[in-house]
Amino acid sequence: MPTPNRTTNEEVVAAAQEVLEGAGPGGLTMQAVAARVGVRAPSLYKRFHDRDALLSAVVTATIDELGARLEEAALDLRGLAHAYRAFAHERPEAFRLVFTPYAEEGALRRSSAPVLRAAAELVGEEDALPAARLFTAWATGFLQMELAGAFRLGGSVDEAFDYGLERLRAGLTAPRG
Amino acid sequence: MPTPNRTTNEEVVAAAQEVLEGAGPGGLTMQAVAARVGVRAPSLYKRFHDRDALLSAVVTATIDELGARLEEAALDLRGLAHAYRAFAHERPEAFRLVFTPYAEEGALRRSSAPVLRAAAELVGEEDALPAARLFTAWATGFLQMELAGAFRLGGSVDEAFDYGLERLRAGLTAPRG
DNA sequence: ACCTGAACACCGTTCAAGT
DNA sequence: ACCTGAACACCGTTCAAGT
Repeated sequence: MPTPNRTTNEEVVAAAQEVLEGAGPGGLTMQAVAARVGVRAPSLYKRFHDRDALLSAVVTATIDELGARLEEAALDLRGLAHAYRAFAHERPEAFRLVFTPYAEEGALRRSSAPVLRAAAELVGEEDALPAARLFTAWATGFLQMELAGAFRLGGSVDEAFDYGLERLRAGLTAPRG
Repeated sequence: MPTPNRTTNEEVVAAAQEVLEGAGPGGLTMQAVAARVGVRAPSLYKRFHDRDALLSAVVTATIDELGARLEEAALDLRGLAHAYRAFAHERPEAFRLVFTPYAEEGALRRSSAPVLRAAAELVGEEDALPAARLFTAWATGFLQMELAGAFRLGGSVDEAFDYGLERLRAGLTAPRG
């Protein structure tokens, strides 16, 4: 007897994102996610092979949402940097997982498009890829450190972010040595 | 009847580091660590309050070892960058945990000394702190991305690293705008 | 004093049985 | 077809009992 689905993959991923943000990666259990969508844990295995696969889907969704934010906000590297930081502050737990082996290549490529575009605008097409990687690496590392509390040593974190952004822009536009 | 200790905190941390590198964070179980030092899991609770405390000790030891490497290798930012990257390649699992909430403030401060020194050399004392943060954020983010496989999109990773390092140095020494 | 077996709670995962 | 209770393996953690 066919019975209608009681939930969807999208709903499960959304529930998992909420659990993750509320309880951290350790609190992201199959039971907690299942309870939030109104089923029992074993039902989730019909949709995702195991917890790792669900986590991977969560990270992919997060990267796509980050990419959409960057597309909206973004014209130049300054706008991208602040949109990036705002996203990390809103969704710290999810952001922490973006650059882990859970991330899928396709999602990373999609979300890198606006950064590549802004980088090409600033340094030209030939250097757009390494320039985008410089920018993304800096922003990622800065936020990782900020979220980890690595900036307790003193000084203004906001100022360090703006300083980094301006020096980085200066380096990208400086004449080649 | 007093009995001699069958292991030491240092030995436990060293064992945990080996387990971590060999089996990843998921494989770092109290049983695996205990077996490696020749005791049973419950004995570890005499030395570390819980698994999180052991993980924190592992991260602290890792940061101190990284700091020692940087002290050896390091004169300028170029030397530091390559020492940093070599360490991340040798100990990827441990490196991934350096900028997480497991890291203790003291360890982070100790290991940042050589970077601060090199940054001061390049940009002067006043800007040494934000300059060091720019450098560390870039290197951290780059390696995080490299270890996560985020550079599968094409292009040479080595070249992107050198490009980033040179543009970053150029930005730090460029005249203020 | 330190160590351990036994026990408990909790989680991931499987699967036969329900509808 | 989808869902679930029951079961199993595994892990973190506690603690009374051993030496």
